Amino acid sequence: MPSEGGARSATLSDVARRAGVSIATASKALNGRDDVAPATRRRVVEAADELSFTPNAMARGLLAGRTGTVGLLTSDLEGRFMLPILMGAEDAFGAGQVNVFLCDARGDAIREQHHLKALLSRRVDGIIVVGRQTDPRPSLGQEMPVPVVYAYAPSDDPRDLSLTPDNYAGGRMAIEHLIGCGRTRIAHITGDPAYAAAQDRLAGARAALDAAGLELVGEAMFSEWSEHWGRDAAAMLLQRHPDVDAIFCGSDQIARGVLDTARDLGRSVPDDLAVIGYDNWEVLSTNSRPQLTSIDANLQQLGRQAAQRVFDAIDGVDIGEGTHHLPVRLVIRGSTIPRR
Amino acid sequence: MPSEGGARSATLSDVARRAGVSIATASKALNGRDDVAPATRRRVVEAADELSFTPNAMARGLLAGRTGTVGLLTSDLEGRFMLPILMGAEDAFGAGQVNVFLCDARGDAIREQHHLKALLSRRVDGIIVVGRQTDPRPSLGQEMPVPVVYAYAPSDDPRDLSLTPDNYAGGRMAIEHLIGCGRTRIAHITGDPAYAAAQDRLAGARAALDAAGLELVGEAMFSEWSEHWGRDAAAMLLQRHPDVDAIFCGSDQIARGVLDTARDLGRSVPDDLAVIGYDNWEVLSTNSRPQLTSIDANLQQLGRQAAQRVFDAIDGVDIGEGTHHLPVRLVIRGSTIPRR
DNA sequence: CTGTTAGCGCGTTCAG
DNA sequence: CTGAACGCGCTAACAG
Repeated sequence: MPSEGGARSATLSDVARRAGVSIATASKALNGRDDVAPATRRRVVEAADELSFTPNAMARGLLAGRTGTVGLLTSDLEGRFMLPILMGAEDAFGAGQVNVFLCDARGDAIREQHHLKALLSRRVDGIIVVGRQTDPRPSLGQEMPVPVVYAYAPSDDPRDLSLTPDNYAGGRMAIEHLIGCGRTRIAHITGDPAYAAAQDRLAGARAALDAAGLELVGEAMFSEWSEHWGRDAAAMLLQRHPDVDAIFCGSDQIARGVLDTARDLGRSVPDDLAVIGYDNWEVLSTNSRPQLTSIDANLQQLGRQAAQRVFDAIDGVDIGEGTHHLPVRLVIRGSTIPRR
Repeated sequence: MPSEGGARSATLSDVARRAGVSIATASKALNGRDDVAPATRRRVVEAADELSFTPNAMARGLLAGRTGTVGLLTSDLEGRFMLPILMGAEDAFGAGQVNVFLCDARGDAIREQHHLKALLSRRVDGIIVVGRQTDPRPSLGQEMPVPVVYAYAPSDDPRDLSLTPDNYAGGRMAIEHLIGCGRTRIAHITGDPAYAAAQDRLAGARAALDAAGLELVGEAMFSEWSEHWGRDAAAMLLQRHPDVDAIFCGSDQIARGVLDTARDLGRSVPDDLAVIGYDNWEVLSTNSRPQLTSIDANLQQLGRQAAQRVFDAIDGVDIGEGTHHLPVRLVIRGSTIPRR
């Protein structure tokens, strides 16, 4: 019978009895209140140790009105963007005294409602809602008994607080980098046009091109966020516009495909053709030849900030509202800058 | 002040007062006990609805002695293997009435101890410990007040129950498939030799080769689990042993590198050279040219099973002990079988 | 300094 | 059928 060795956890009254004091005294002794004799405290602490006493957080929470837990409501754990956010949040909370309830709704609204109910019944002190895309998602409503922060996917209600990466700035940043590298004939291969991410990045890219008096070479190419599409699109592009000198890709996966085709067609990267990806998914971006310059959305930081906001809200601080677009950053590697 | 609209959650006594009954009656009405008049029940349910009453799970748990929560203690969320396991477990639990506390120890023993304490103080009904490698990890000990199941990384104490993928069988399966494809000159490129996974897979491979009266071409090549190493190793291998007709790779990343080099050197896959990966990481395995045959460890299922074991243990069922090696499966794609 | 008392929100006896 | 009373484990007021 594995993992059943220990008896049921000791209670405070067990400790008190063993130390020969009252329950209240034991409580004070263990919680570091200063109105208890040193000798008594030692006895109590010893007894607690011997029984490996662990205070019951539920009983404590019942009194305090706070549970020291928050809910992390994700719509789809599978998504690559979920994990860093989740890590950031878990990290920020774990450092304090709060624990995280993880709920995966699997993209199903019913299940989400179910999980939400469960979280509320567990009296979480706050909730972070993490969506899988940057498209706005339905708000949980304004009648929540606890603070809610939306991460990655913003809420569609501006009265909610949402934290989402700044894809527009990312698109701009990518183009500005390419221009800074002396490129002027820039094309764009990206994913599903139904994604706000695709549109926002493109808009940012257009803005940067405009500002430099340039235009995209050909139309922006939309399809899916895959390496295969990157390969096919690049082949089409390079045939129709052999004179492009840079390609801004909507994802690292697409960029990997583009690199592949460039190699097949004998185009040298970055000298002859610069390629920039998006997401900075290191498994892909650091293992390509050459390594991939990319835009990093700082997702872990986003998760951390979401956690911090929830913290603040719990402490009664006004955390504001609206959708905040968090800064992204450029990670430069060999696909845009020749290594010396 | 977003997400603060609702007042504090209603309590059962609020509901009772509004319905004009006693707390006890309200409780019975809401919990479907049959000793309450239909009319009364309706009044109570209505009142509960209007106040959007949600029972306090803590108070309930205090009485029941069970919390309906389990702890998921991971050593490193970043790991690719964590996520499917976590999903499987969350899935299995989410279907029932239990919620999951997620704790990431970041590979730090101190932090793990800290989180463990937190979980126990929250009186989780059970714990799943998920490690990032298949090498045995230190046991949490036999004195746990709740059942513990180890997933992926087995415990080093045979009295614990551990669920881990069968890497030996995976290695065997890979080789048997290659032999089944008519290959006889098989080489092995894998990752860090310090990983049990690398050793176990190799052992399984050797067993399968033995059984067929074959030997590995050259020595097994160890280094890191990266695409770069796959490329470099393949180049060395193909130069030294141009006659190899198949390569068993210790990971899909390595296999991607191998495919890359094969293409550079004009070796056609799978006709001239069959390549098989490991992990079935779909982003990599389905986006290569040709797509990658691989071994899938069924991690999501592993997570689900771990959850099921914890469930059983909570219900008092004896879940056994020892390290169980769960079956893996072969996923055949174009890198070993020519598409017709 | 220590012990007694009173709840936190709920489910469960057991009398009415 | 309904309600009053008790207790889950703990902390915060008070008394002693």
